[in-house]
Amino acid sequence: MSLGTLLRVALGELERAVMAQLWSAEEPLTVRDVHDRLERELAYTTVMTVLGRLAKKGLVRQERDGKAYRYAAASSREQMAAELMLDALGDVGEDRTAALVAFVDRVGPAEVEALRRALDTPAQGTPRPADRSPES
Amino acid sequence: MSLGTLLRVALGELERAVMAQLWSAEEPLTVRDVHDRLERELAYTTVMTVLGRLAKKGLVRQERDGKAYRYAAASSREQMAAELMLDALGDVGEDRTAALVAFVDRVGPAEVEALRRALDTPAQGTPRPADRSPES
DNA sequence: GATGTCGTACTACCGTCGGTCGTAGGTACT
DNA sequence: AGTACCTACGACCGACGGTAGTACGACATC
Repeated sequence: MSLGTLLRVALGELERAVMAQLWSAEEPLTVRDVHDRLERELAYTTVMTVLGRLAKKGLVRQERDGKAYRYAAASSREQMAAELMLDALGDVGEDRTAALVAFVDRVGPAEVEALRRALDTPAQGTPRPADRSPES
Repeated sequence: MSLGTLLRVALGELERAVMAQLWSAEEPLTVRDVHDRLERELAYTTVMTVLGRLAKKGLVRQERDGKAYRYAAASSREQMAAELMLDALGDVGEDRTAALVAFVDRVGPAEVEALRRALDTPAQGTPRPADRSPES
Protein backbone atom coordinates (compact mmCIF):
# COMPACT_ATOMS: atom_id res chain seq x y z
CA MET A 1 0.00 0.00 0.00
CA SER A 2 1.96 2.95 -1.21
CA LEU A 3 -0.26 5.47 0.44
CA GLY A 4 1.75 4.59 3.43
CA THR A 5 4.77 6.00 1.73
CA LEU A 6 2.79 8.97 0.74
CA LEU A 7 1.85 9.57 4.29
CA ARG A 8 5.33 9.26 5.54
CA VAL A 9 6.29 11.90 3.04
CA ALA A 10 3.55 14.14 4.27
CA LEU A 11 4.98 17.32 5.68
CA GLY A 12 3.84 19.89 8.13
CA GLU A 13 3.33 23.54 7.44
CA LEU A 14 6.72 24.72 8.53
CA GLU A 15 8.46 21.82 6.90
CA ARG A 16 6.90 22.70 3.59
CA ALA A 17 7.84 26.34 4.01
CA VAL A 18 11.40 25.29 4.60
CA MET A 19 11.38 22.98 1.59
CA ALA A 20 10.05 25.85 -0.47
CA GLN A 21 13.03 27.95 0.51
CA LEU A 22 15.46 25.21 -0.33
CA TRP A 23 13.81 24.68 -3.67
CA SER A 24 13.83 28.33 -4.57
CA ALA A 25 17.51 28.62 -3.78
CA GLU A 26 20.15 27.50 -6.23
CA GLU A 27 22.79 26.96 -3.61
CA PRO A 28 22.52 24.83 -0.51
CA LEU A 29 21.49 26.99 2.40
CA THR A 30 22.67 27.18 5.95
CA VAL A 31 20.29 27.16 8.85
CA ARG A 32 20.74 30.88 9.14
CA ASP A 33 19.97 31.37 5.47
CA VAL A 34 16.71 29.51 5.78
CA HIS A 35 15.88 31.21 9.03
CA ASP A 36 16.39 34.65 7.52
CA ARG A 37 14.44 33.89 4.38
CA LEU A 38 11.41 32.67 6.22
CA GLU A 39 9.04 35.49 6.95
CA ARG A 40 7.88 34.10 10.25
CA GLU A 41 9.59 35.01 13.45
CA LEU A 42 11.05 31.77 14.52
CA ALA A 43 13.80 30.83 16.87
CA TYR A 44 16.98 29.84 15.11
CA THR A 45 16.86 26.46 16.76
CA THR A 46 13.36 25.86 15.48
CA VAL A 47 14.57 26.07 11.92
CA MET A 48 17.49 23.89 12.83
CA THR A 49 15.23 21.26 14.28
CA VAL A 50 13.03 21.25 11.22
CA LEU A 51 15.98 20.96 8.87
CA GLY A 52 17.26 18.12 10.97
CA ARG A 53 13.95 16.32 10.79
CA LEU A 54 13.75 16.81 7.05
CA ALA A 55 17.25 15.43 6.74
CA LYS A 56 16.29 12.42 8.82
CA LYS A 57 13.39 11.83 6.47
CA GLY A 58 15.75 11.92 3.53
CA LEU A 59 14.09 14.90 1.93
CA VAL A 60 17.08 17.10 2.50
CA ARG A 61 20.78 16.52 2.07
CA GLN A 62 23.10 17.78 4.73
CA GLU A 63 26.64 18.71 3.81
CA ARG A 64 29.34 20.16 5.97
CA ASP A 65 30.65 23.60 5.17
CA GLY A 66 33.25 24.61 7.66
CA LYS A 67 31.75 24.43 11.07
CA ALA A 68 28.25 24.78 9.73
CA TYR A 69 25.99 22.63 7.63
CA ARG A 70 24.44 23.43 4.32
CA TYR A 71 21.12 21.95 3.37
CA ALA A 72 19.70 21.20 -0.05
CA ALA A 73 16.52 19.50 -1.16
CA ALA A 74 17.18 15.89 -2.06
CA SER A 75 14.95 16.05 -5.11
CA SER A 76 13.40 18.81 -7.11
CA ARG A 77 9.91 19.97 -6.42
CA GLU A 78 8.78 18.47 -9.69
CA GLN A 79 10.31 15.12 -8.97
CA MET A 80 8.70 15.05 -5.61
CA ALA A 81 5.36 15.96 -7.10
CA ALA A 82 5.74 13.19 -9.65
CA GLU A 83 6.57 10.82 -6.85
CA LEU A 84 3.47 11.78 -4.93
CA MET A 85 1.37 11.36 -8.04
CA LEU A 86 2.81 7.91 -8.55
CA ASP A 87 2.03 7.00 -5.00
CA ALA A 88 -1.52 8.18 -5.35
CA LEU A 89 -1.88 6.22 -8.55
CA GLY A 90 -0.29 3.12 -7.12
CA ASP A 91 -2.65 3.15 -4.23
CA VAL A 92 -5.60 2.48 -6.47
CA GLY A 93 -4.61 -1.12 -7.05
CA GLU A 94 -6.18 -2.69 -10.09
CA ASP A 95 -7.89 -0.19 -12.19
CA ARG A 96 -5.33 2.49 -12.74
CA THR A 97 -6.88 3.24 -16.06
CA ALA A 98 -10.01 4.61 -14.49
CA ALA A 99 -7.94 6.71 -12.13
CA LEU A 100 -5.93 8.12 -15.00
CA VAL A 101 -9.09 8.89 -16.92
CA ALA A 102 -10.49 10.71 -13.93
CA PHE A 103 -7.23 12.53 -13.55
CA VAL A 104 -6.99 13.63 -17.15
CA ASP A 105 -10.59 14.57 -16.98
CA ARG A 106 -9.88 17.15 -14.33
CA VAL A 107 -6.57 18.74 -15.12
CA GLY A 108 -6.56 21.99 -17.01
CA PRO A 109 -6.00 22.30 -20.77
CA ALA A 110 -2.42 23.44 -20.27
CA GLU A 111 -1.68 20.29 -18.35
CA VAL A 112 -3.36 18.18 -20.99
CA GLU A 113 -1.09 19.72 -23.54
CA ALA A 114 1.93 19.14 -21.35
CA LEU A 115 0.89 15.55 -20.88
CA ARG A 116 0.57 15.04 -24.62
CA ARG A 117 4.02 16.41 -25.19
CA ALA A 118 5.44 14.40 -22.35
CA LEU A 119 3.98 11.23 -23.81
CA ASP A 120 5.56 11.99 -27.13
CA THR A 121 8.92 12.75 -25.64
CA PRO A 122 10.45 9.49 -24.48
CA ALA A 123 12.30 9.37 -21.21
CA GLN A 124 14.75 12.18 -20.96
CA GLY A 125 12.89 14.90 -19.16
CA THR A 126 14.28 14.65 -15.68
CA PRO A 127 16.63 12.20 -14.05
CA ARG A 128 15.04 9.79 -11.64
CA PRO A 129 15.58 10.62 -7.99
CA ALA A 130 14.46 7.32 -6.52
CA ASP A 131 16.67 4.30 -6.83
CA ARG A 132 19.93 5.68 -5.70
CA SER A 133 23.05 3.68 -5.03
CA PRO A 134 23.52 2.42 -1.50
CA GLU A 135 24.43 4.95 1.05
CA SER A 136 24.90 5.08 4.76
CA MET B 1 -1.08 25.18 -0.84
CA SER B 2 -2.80 22.02 -1.75
CA LEU B 3 -0.40 19.71 -0.04
CA GLY B 4 -2.20 20.81 3.03
CA THR B 5 -5.33 19.35 1.60
CA LEU B 6 -3.44 16.27 0.68
CA LEU B 7 -2.30 15.89 4.21
CA ARG B 8 -5.70 16.30 5.62
CA VAL B 9 -6.79 13.54 3.34
CA ALA B 10 -3.96 11.39 4.54
CA LEU B 11 -5.31 8.40 6.32
CA GLY B 12 -4.01 6.03 8.91
CA GLU B 13 -3.57 2.35 8.46
CA LEU B 14 -6.90 1.26 9.87
CA GLU B 15 -8.72 4.06 8.15
CA ARG B 16 -7.41 2.90 4.82
CA ALA B 17 -8.31 -0.67 5.58
CA VAL B 18 -11.84 0.45 6.32
CA MET B 19 -12.03 2.50 3.15
CA ALA B 20 -10.83 -0.54 1.24
CA GLN B 21 -13.74 -2.52 2.59
CA LEU B 22 -16.21 0.16 1.70
CA TRP B 23 -14.79 0.41 -1.77
CA SER B 24 -14.90 -3.31 -2.38
CA ALA B 25 -18.51 -3.50 -1.33
CA GLU B 26 -21.29 -2.57 -3.66
CA GLU B 27 -23.75 -1.81 -0.94
CA PRO B 28 -23.26 0.57 1.96
CA LEU B 29 -22.03 -1.36 4.97
CA THR B 30 -22.96 -1.27 8.60
CA VAL B 31 -20.38 -1.04 11.32
CA ARG B 32 -20.80 -4.72 11.91
CA ASP B 33 -20.30 -5.50 8.26
CA VAL B 34 -17.03 -3.65 8.21
CA HIS B 35 -15.99 -5.08 11.50
CA ASP B 36 -16.59 -8.61 10.31
CA ARG B 37 -14.87 -8.12 6.99
CA LEU B 38 -11.71 -6.79 8.52
CA GLU B 39 -9.31 -9.57 9.32
CA ARG B 40 -7.92 -7.95 12.39
CA GLU B 41 -9.39 -8.57 15.79
CA LEU B 42 -10.79 -5.24 16.68
CA ALA B 43 -13.37 -4.09 19.14
CA TYR B 44 -16.65 -3.24 17.54
CA THR B 45 -16.42 0.27 18.88
CA THR B 46 -13.01 0.74 17.32
CA VAL B 47 -14.48 0.25 13.89
CA MET B 48 -17.34 2.53 14.80
CA THR B 49 -14.97 5.24 15.90
CA VAL B 50 -12.98 5.00 12.70
CA LEU B 51 -16.09 5.13 10.55
CA GLY B 52 -17.23 8.14 12.50
CA ARG B 53 -13.94 9.89 11.95
CA LEU B 54 -13.99 9.10 8.26
CA ALA B 55 -17.50 10.50 8.08
CA LYS B 56 -16.40 13.65 9.84
CA LYS B 57 -13.65 14.02 7.27
CA GLY B 58 -16.20 13.71 4.51
CA LEU B 59 -14.67 10.60 3.05
CA VAL B 60 -17.62 8.48 3.99
CA ARG B 61 -21.35 9.04 3.78
CA GLN B 62 -23.48 8.01 6.68
CA GLU B 63 -27.06 7.06 6.10
CA ARG B 64 -29.62 5.79 8.54
CA ASP B 65 -30.97 2.34 8.11
CA GLY B 66 -33.40 1.50 10.82
CA LYS B 67 -31.67 1.90 14.11
CA ALA B 68 -28.26 1.46 12.56
CA TYR B 69 -26.18 3.42 10.13
CA ARG B 70 -24.83 2.36 6.80
CA TYR B 71 -21.60 3.73 5.50
CA ALA B 72 -20.41 4.20 1.96
CA ALA B 73 -17.32 5.78 0.51
CA ALA B 74 -18.03 9.31 -0.64
CA SER B 75 -16.01 8.90 -3.82
CA SER B 76 -14.61 5.97 -5.69
CA ARG B 77 -11.11 4.85 -5.14
CA GLU B 78 -10.18 6.05 -8.59
CA GLN B 79 -11.65 9.48 -8.06
CA MET B 80 -9.82 9.82 -4.81
CA ALA B 81 -6.60 8.75 -6.45
CA ALA B 82 -7.14 11.30 -9.19
CA GLU B 83 -7.80 13.91 -6.55
CA LEU B 84 -4.60 13.08 -4.76
CA MET B 85 -2.70 13.26 -8.01
CA LEU B 86 -4.17 16.65 -8.71
CA ASP B 87 -3.16 17.85 -5.30
CA ALA B 88 0.36 16.64 -5.77
CA LEU B 89 0.51 18.31 -9.13
CA GLY B 90 -0.96 21.53 -7.88
CA ASP B 91 1.56 21.72 -5.12
CA VAL B 92 4.34 22.19 -7.58
CA GLY B 93 3.33 25.73 -8.39
CA GLU B 94 4.68 27.07 -11.66
CA ASP B 95 6.25 24.40 -13.66
CA ARG B 96 3.68 21.67 -13.81
CA THR B 97 5.02 20.64 -17.15
CA ALA B 98 8.25 19.40 -15.66
CA ALA B 99 6.35 17.52 -13.02
CA LEU B 100 4.17 15.88 -15.65
CA VAL B 101 7.20 14.93 -17.67
CA ALA B 102 8.79 13.38 -14.61
CA PHE B 103 5.55 11.58 -13.90
CA VAL B 104 5.10 10.19 -17.37
CA ASP B 105 8.73 9.26 -17.31
CA ARG B 106 8.16 6.90 -14.44
CA VAL B 107 4.82 5.26 -14.93
CA GLY B 108 4.74 1.86 -16.52
CA PRO B 109 3.91 1.22 -20.18
CA ALA B 110 0.38 0.14 -19.37
CA GLU B 111 -0.27 3.46 -17.68
CA VAL B 112 1.25 5.34 -20.59
CA GLU B 113 -1.18 3.58 -22.86
CA ALA B 114 -4.05 4.36 -20.55
CA LEU B 115 -3.01 7.98 -20.45
CA ARG B 116 -2.91 8.17 -24.23
CA ARG B 117 -6.37 6.75 -24.49
CA ALA B 118 -7.63 9.01 -21.74
CA LEU B 119 -6.28 12.03 -23.55
CA ASP B 120 -8.01 11.00 -26.72
CA THR B 121 -11.28 10.31 -25.01
CA PRO B 122 -12.76 13.60 -23.91
CA ALA B 123 -14.46 13.67 -20.54
CA GLN B 124 -16.73 10.69 -20.21
CA GLY B 125 -14.68 8.05 -18.46
CA THR B 126 -15.95 8.49 -14.97
CA PRO B 127 -18.49 10.99 -13.77
CA ARG B 128 -16.96 13.83 -11.82
CA PRO B 129 -17.78 13.72 -8.16
CA ALA B 130 -17.33 17.40 -7.47
CA ASP B 131 -19.05 20.15 -9.40
CA ARG B 132 -21.63 18.56 -11.55
CA SER B 133 -23.56 21.34 -13.15
CA PRO B 134 -27.14 21.18 -11.90
CA GLU B 135 -28.79 21.28 -15.29
CA SER B 136 -27.07 22.12 -18.47
C1' DG C 1 42.53 34.82 29.04
C1' DA C 2 37.79 36.34 29.78
C1' DT C 3 33.87 37.44 26.90
C1' DG C 4 30.90 37.36 22.97
C1' DT C 5 29.39 35.31 18.73
C1' DC C 6 27.82 31.55 16.05
C1' DG C 7 26.81 26.92 15.19
C1' DT C 8 25.45 22.15 16.56
C1' DA C 9 23.45 18.63 19.81
C1' DC C 10 20.06 17.23 22.75
C1' DT C 11 15.90 17.56 25.39
C1' DA C 12 11.37 19.04 26.09
C1' DC C 13 6.58 20.64 25.90
C1' DC C 14 2.28 21.01 23.64
C1' DG C 15 -1.49 20.12 20.27
C1' DT C 16 -3.37 17.02 16.86
C1' DC C 17 -4.14 12.69 14.88
C1' DG C 18 -4.88 7.82 14.49
C1' DG C 19 -5.44 3.15 16.90
C1' DT C 20 -7.95 1.17 20.32
C1' DC C 21 -11.45 0.66 23.79
C1' DG C 22 -14.75 1.00 27.74
C1' DT C 23 -18.96 2.50 29.48
C1' DA C 24 -23.49 4.40 29.31
C1' DG C 25 -27.82 4.33 27.55
C1' DG C 26 -31.41 3.51 24.08
C1' DT C 27 -34.51 -0.10 21.51
C1' DA C 28 -36.38 -4.36 20.68
C1' DC C 29 -37.17 -9.21 20.93
C1' DT C 30 -37.88 -13.29 24.09
C1' DA D 1 -36.38 -9.05 33.48
C1' DG D 2 -32.78 -10.33 30.49
C1' DT D 3 -30.23 -10.40 26.28
C1' DA D 4 -28.64 -8.67 22.01
C1' DC D 5 -27.55 -4.67 19.17
C1' DC D 6 -26.64 -0.10 18.21
C1' DT D 7 -25.02 4.63 18.95
C1' DA D 8 -22.85 8.41 21.71
C1' DC D 9 -19.00 10.03 24.13
C1' DG D 10 -14.93 10.08 26.55
C1' DA D 11 -10.32 8.28 27.28
C1' DC D 12 -5.55 6.74 26.81
C1' DC D 13 -1.40 6.16 24.28
C1' DG D 14 2.21 6.72 20.76
C1' DA D 15 3.83 9.39 16.79
C1' DC D 16 4.44 13.63 14.57
C1' DG D 17 5.04 18.54 13.82
C1' DG D 18 5.70 23.41 15.77
C1' DT D 19 8.44 25.71 18.81
C1' DA D 20 12.10 26.63 21.74
C1' DG D 21 15.59 26.42 25.72
C1' DT D 22 20.00 24.93 27.34
C1' DA D 23 24.48 23.02 27.01
C1' DC D 24 28.69 23.08 24.76
C1' DG D 25 32.56 23.61 21.29
C1' DA D 26 35.18 26.76 17.98
C1' DC D 27 36.70 31.42 17.13
C1' DA D 28 37.48 36.05 17.29
C1' DT D 29 38.40 40.22 20.05
C1' DC D 30 39.63 43.21 23.65
